[in-house]
Amino acid sequence: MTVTLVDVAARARVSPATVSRVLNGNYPVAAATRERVLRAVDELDYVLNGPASSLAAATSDLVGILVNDIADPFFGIIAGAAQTAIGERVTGRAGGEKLAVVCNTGGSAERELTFLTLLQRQRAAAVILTGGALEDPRHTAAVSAKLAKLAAGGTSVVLCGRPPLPCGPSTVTLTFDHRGGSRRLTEHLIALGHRRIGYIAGPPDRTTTRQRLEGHRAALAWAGIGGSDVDEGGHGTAADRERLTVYGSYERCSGFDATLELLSRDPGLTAIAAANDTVALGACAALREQGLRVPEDVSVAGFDDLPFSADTVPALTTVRLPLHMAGRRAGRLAVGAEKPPPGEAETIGAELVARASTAPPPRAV
Amino acid sequence: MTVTLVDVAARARVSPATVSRVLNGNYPVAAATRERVLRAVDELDYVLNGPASSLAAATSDLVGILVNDIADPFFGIIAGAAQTAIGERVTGRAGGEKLAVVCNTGGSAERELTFLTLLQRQRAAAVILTGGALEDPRHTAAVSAKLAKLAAGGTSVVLCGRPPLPCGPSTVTLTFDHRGGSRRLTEHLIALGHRRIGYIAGPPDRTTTRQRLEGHRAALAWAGIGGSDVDEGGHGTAADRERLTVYGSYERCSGFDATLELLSRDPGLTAIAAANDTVALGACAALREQGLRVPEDVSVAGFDDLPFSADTVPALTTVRLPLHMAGRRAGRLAVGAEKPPPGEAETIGAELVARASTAPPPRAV
DNA sequence: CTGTTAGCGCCTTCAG
DNA sequence: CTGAAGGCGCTAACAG
Repeated sequence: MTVTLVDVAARARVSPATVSRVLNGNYPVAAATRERVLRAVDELDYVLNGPASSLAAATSDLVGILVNDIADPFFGIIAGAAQTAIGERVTGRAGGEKLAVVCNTGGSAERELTFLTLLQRQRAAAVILTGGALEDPRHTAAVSAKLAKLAAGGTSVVLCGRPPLPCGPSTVTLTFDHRGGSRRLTEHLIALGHRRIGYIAGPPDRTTTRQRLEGHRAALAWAGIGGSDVDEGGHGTAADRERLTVYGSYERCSGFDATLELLSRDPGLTAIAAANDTVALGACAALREQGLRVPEDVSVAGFDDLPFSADTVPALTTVRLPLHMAGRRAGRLAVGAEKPPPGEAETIGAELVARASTAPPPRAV
Repeated sequence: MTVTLVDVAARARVSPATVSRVLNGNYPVAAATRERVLRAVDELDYVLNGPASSLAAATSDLVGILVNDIADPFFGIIAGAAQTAIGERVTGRAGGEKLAVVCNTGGSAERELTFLTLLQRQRAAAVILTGGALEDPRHTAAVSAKLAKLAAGGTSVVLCGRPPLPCGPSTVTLTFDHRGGSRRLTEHLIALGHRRIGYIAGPPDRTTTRQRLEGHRAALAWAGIGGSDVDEGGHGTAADRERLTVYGSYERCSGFDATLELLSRDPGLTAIAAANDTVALGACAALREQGLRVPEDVSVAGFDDLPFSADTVPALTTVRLPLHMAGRRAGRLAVGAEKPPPGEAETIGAELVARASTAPPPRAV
């Protein structure tokens, strides 16, 4: 019924082994023979049976890219770049074709593990985990264990946008400097004269959330704002610091709701730093709805510098993450097209992009 | 080295077949036996060999979702919804786990075909093609042929967001009413009093582009604007109609550049309809750069109603496509969780959402 | 309900 | 450079 390698061999008057060799291009075959085989393949419209070849060879050409939210351009950009990098792998002919594939975990620990298992079942050639990781110790341990097994089974593992994990070697990591970027952003706000700065954090148990928040607080502390338990000149105490932080998701509505909450907690705040650009947009919307102007009344800043951020009104001040580049490198690392950085880990810088959504507070201190 | 089903069978003191049966849950097994097997699986930390089982069963649990641009939320939303729908398939226990996976074609015909072949190799359980299709006859034929083969091989094919293809049955289609939505949008513009309306189209050879453009022009023609070859009262001729259409990509920069081009072709235009929301955003940016206000000087409208569109300033008038719902249904259709619509094709409505970016022209006619 | 028996289609030594 | 043979790990009839 379905045409197999044996049929092709028969038509080309060679042995199955020879057909296999020309298809995989990993073994010397006479040019004339190859021609004949290729013609037969074409005439018979033969397609390799993936499972069979994976079974026999004990490897597959599947590369899994795990993302937390596929509808978020942050992940879309990384995944797209990675997939492209993997697809363009220089291959003389066919054979090296990798099937790069993205898996949407939706931020669920369970689904992350499920996908990892499914990928393990498929004997994936590589897996790339992108974006912030869940910080639950149980889950971290489970993921580490799973990745260790994957690695032991020959799949290369690369982490992109999350901190390194303690799981054997052959796990390359590309981290973003969330902390540094966030810190520079808040410093920018402080330099403008802001003292009462609201912070809209992401989901509480994500590495990205924590690191960005840490950077923010480091900047506050350094400036003597909300960094200690005593009021240092009306700039807020540690209690204020907590009061001015609201956690949410990485979605637009979170920014909207959190802003309303922040405003109710402190109607006098003059700036809001958001977990990411999307959330910042939601914050702007809420502010406008309250009759407040951005940036005249309240400054707003985002994070990531997604493509739309330059076009919002006012243009969004944010922190640029080289998402495309990171994704591309992750992809190349995964297929071994690029050699890993020393120490198998590298931190990618995050650069402040000051635009129009931040300005001095109404009544500069 | 690696633990196999035989090892599990030995440890559980049953035959390999029994282990297979409990793992697949598709055959009655005594509760006690199942317990024992499950325990053995756990103790041995066994994971099924996907390729082997796919080979033996001649099917796999891979579902491919093809998208034109993974960084575009339009696709992200559809793909995410589909993947979720596929993942949540009601399954008593394990076994029914499908690996839904998204493949980014980048709008390239070649990569689309490549992915289809790769998926065919894997004996994918289903493939979902999303978004506009390329209209090149050669490519259309190639895709049709490929899909026919896929279908013949048992993988179910569903089209989401593109017109039905002439290729055998078992190819369910969910189309969007781009034409109708676009028409209503332009009618809205006309009703506001606009007569000189610029149109920023998507890539020239995409079904979505064509259908949206057709709707736009149908509205113009109906209103007697640019619909004939003679000037009917200063409202523009067919030549004007062409002159006021610029093609581009579905990206932000395309909207920016096209707007500049439109403005140079007709500085007197009072409205711009864009291929999608992202492009509309770029158009707004270009307009502002030229010192023009939206909507006071020029009205702007998008298409899709992506999440950010409600939050832009001014809020974007657009056409809402139920992306999430469509993706979800496509996913369910793909795994047979929902029965196909009569005729195996259904058109999903597109609703006008009038917001603040459109208003009467400066000097109403 | 459970065990036995054959392959599924391909890759990979090993000879020639 | 090419052919022959064995087995990758699992599932699917059949019997029992």
